Amino acid sequence: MTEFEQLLRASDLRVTRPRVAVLAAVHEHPHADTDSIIGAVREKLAEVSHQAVYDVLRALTTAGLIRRIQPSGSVARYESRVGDNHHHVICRSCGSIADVDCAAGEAPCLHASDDHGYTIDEAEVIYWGTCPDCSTAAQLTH
Amino acid sequence: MTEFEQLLRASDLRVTRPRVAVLAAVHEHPHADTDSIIGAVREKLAEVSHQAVYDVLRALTTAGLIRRIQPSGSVARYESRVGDNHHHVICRSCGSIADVDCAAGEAPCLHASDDHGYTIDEAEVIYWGTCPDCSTAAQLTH
DNA sequence: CTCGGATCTTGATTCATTCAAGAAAATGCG
DNA sequence: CGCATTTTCTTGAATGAATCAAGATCCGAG
Repeated sequence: MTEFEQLLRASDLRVTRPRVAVLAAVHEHPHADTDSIIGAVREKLAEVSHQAVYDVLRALTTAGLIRRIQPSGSVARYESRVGDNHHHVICRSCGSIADVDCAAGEAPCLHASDDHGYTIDEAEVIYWGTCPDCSTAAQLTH
Repeated sequence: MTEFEQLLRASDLRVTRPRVAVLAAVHEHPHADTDSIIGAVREKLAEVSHQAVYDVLRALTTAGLIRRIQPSGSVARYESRVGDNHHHVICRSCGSIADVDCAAGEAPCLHASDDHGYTIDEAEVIYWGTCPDCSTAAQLTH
């Protein structure tokens, strides 16, 4: 509780119950989509509007307290691991997401072979594949 | 013309005028979104339904003739460069996209530090930053 | 040329997300 | 502590990319 309040205050964000609840929900459900977060928030704090959750998610993302990811074909998802330059593996079959530490360390990961004059501040990597469960399921079917 | 027909036939796809037109449009407008593609297609072939374009884009993507990319906060975009394992730089300010060859070559690019048991078949990299034009514009403002 | 199945047209629908206006709540100050 | 100011939340509607559905049309094998 107090931990989340401190995070909010440190970012100059007003501390409100919806914000604390959303922040807690994102911490407890990594990679959850907005709808799941709304559900999780309402378990602790009934009657929070979906609009409030959208607003809070945007505010927290802008402040850098959470990160928004949106893989192709998916709705927006959020996670609380920020600032550690990690990436994601996503299962093409079931959509499950797992964290992957950056193999290249920090700086090299930002290096593009030819940046076309762009000033690059982040490299986002998504590994696409099949998760263990879906691999097993596929083999059983054959 | 014939080139696109051949591509379609090689993938066991029926050759129709909407398909040839969409394939040409994607080749001529890299990173275009669906709406732009619909516009480009209709310049050559008036009265093509948007539904047809959606269907064709999906068929071409499934066949591997084009690639679909969908950066966070953007609608789906398509490009004709496939199979060469290249990546993208995207401007946070104006949304412009440029191609970047994979710095790591081919195989290493697919290597994750810990794959969590996932079978990885593709590594998608998006470099986020500011394009030359927007960088210049920002300096002039200061 | 003809048939069957794939593809396209037309029109409606879904659903994540955003917009808008007013009510409620949080912070700073007296 | 209590008020004023500003932000944040609620309610309700709107947007827009993408999908669904049913029937017409077209492609290509035989």
